[in-house]
Amino acid sequence: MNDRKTARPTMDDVAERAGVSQMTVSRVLNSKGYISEDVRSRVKSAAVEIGYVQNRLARGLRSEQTPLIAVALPTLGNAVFTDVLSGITDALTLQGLRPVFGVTEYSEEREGELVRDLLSWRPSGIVLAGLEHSDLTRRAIAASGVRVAEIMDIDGTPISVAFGLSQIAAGRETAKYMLAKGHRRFVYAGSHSGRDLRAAKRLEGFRQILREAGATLISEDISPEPSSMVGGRRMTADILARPDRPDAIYYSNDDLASGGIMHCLANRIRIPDDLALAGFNGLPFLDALPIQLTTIATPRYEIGQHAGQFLAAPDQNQSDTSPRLVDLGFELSLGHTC
Amino acid sequence: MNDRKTARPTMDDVAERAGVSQMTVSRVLNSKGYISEDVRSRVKSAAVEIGYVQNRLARGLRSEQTPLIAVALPTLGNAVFTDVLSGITDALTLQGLRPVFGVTEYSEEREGELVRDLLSWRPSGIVLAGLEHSDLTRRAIAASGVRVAEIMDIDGTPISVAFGLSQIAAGRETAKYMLAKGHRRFVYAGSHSGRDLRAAKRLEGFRQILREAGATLISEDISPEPSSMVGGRRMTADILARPDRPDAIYYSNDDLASGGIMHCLANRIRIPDDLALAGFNGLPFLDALPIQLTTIATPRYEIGQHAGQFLAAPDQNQSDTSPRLVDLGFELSLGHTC
DNA sequence: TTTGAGTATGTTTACGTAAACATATGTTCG
DNA sequence: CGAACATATGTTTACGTAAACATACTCAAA
Repeated sequence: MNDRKTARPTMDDVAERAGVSQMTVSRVLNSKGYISEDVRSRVKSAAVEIGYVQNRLARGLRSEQTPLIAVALPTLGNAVFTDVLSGITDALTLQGLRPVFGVTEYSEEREGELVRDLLSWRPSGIVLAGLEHSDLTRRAIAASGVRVAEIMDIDGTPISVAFGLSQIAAGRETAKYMLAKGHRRFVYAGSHSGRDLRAAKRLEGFRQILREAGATLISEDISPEPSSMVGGRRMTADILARPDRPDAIYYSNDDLASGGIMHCLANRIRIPDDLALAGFNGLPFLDALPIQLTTIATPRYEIGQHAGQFLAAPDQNQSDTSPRLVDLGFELSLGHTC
Repeated sequence: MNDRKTARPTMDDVAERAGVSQMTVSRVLNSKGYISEDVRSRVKSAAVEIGYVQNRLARGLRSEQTPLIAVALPTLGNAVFTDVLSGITDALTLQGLRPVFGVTEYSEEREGELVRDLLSWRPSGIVLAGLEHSDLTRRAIAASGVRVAEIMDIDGTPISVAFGLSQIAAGRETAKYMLAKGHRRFVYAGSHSGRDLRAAKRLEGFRQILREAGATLISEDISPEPSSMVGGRRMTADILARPDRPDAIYYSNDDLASGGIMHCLANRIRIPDDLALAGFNGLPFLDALPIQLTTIATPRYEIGQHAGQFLAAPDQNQSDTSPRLVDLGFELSLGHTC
């Protein structure tokens, strides 16, 4: 037997208690229209007394808008995206918005399903990672009319506005620096079966510069697993065990690269004389390494923050529909591994 | 002029196209009740053709339940909670649920506001960090009738079910080990102005054992800032600069402790002979340190996962309302710093 | 003194969905 | 062969809110 007949209190209950109409309660709680001071206080205390909690489902349904921002990220297992999510969350919170999120696991198909699901909450905006999306995703978003912010990558054409950095340029920059340091024979070490399209773009830029310089990219090793320090260590061991040994390895990120450092330290391989290493991201844990890794520092939190601010901002100029790329830059972080 | 007269398609639109009633569309899309194969396929293709996306606000309003789980965490700036969130998300996703979350910044008051706000989405469950909550928070949750999972801490009485580990026991265990290693004069280094109640409990357990052993806790240093490696390094420098030097420091977490290691390495302070250090959490980045930190490894992802699974599970035995503590344990991770 | 604007409230309705309650056509079984 | 039941669909209604549209009363300007 359901002994809890008393459903959760509604505006009608508050109204009754305060001796006003439901609409007046709505006005008080949303600070909309004219309300006398007397009524306002009566309503407010009535609401507190009976423990009224507004029903955002009803509100969203009626007003046809919600304070939600959908966020679709590849994974939460990577500090990169938790940093981004943190930036988004902080920016949204300041404006009274809330993120609803899900993970795509680096799959375009899953992204599509996720986006459809997230859109069913009728969010007022959506954040996507990268610039590559399936046609279905694009159509669903266009049909929904939500504002879109794409993040991380700016090498391509955004749906609306993209906040990030040029991954290709980052790859180029790394290659240039390593070449300048005299390294000539390279191996690339990646992960995630290469599904990380940003990493692929960095590799593309890296290759470009090597080609121009006539340097050798001996091989591109791509592990099917997600990136990790142990994975990087194992990959490095494998690479160095092969006959055609490189004098430098370009890793798709810091996790793999730091694993490489561990391998070298454990095997008395001199860095950078015997082997040079470079990573990507500039994660804070690198400070813990006995050798400072040469890497690219990226503004992850800021990217999230900008995306959040953009989506939170009032719909100022609807006319400005032209796609826009916002370059938040990166910085080559000189370490002692090249 | 608003040229987009065509609102987002509803079930009525799908129904019209498929030549059935709106209710039949609802039945097809939710696989509820009897539907002929012919109608089913007609409805499904009609839905796809016009790009129908269900409105979860309306659905939630009418059915009085949502596939949402509210999550209130202290911060996203700490890997501990992103690990937890990752576990929660994975567990929920498997059951078709979605997290909506917000951060409390370690403030009971903010937690209260956040909980009220999250409850306005009428989630079917809520995850809270720790066992300490304001009366307002407790009342709001009780009134809403949502299921609750508390996480991280099991030293106390949960509202319903708590998943975590005994923070007091973790502090004790650390103290015992350090004492066994011959250290006698301790300093505690904490952060966040001590607002992290789990850290406070660890300290409590730590103190207990020292007292029993007659060892000295010279001081408890608590920084107002969030914990970080640089912060830990600075705190360590300060502690060692004072006349009354300890031979061991117990840090509230790994971030601070690894900063301590950095300070020692940079200043040729021998570990553990000149100074012993212990942390808490067992974060993966510790593997990057040149010296393995002695710490407590915690099952963060698993804690999130369990909480998610619990809240996602069908409401099996409502009768079982008795508070329950689920100890997911911890492990003393022996390093070379004690 | 009428008029119009500002102030303060109430009434009706619609948002899109699913629960509850019909209705109708087989099928099966006593 | 009619009652009982499974199958397949439709109609009405309510979820809680806010937009749209009243309705009054006050006060200052015309």
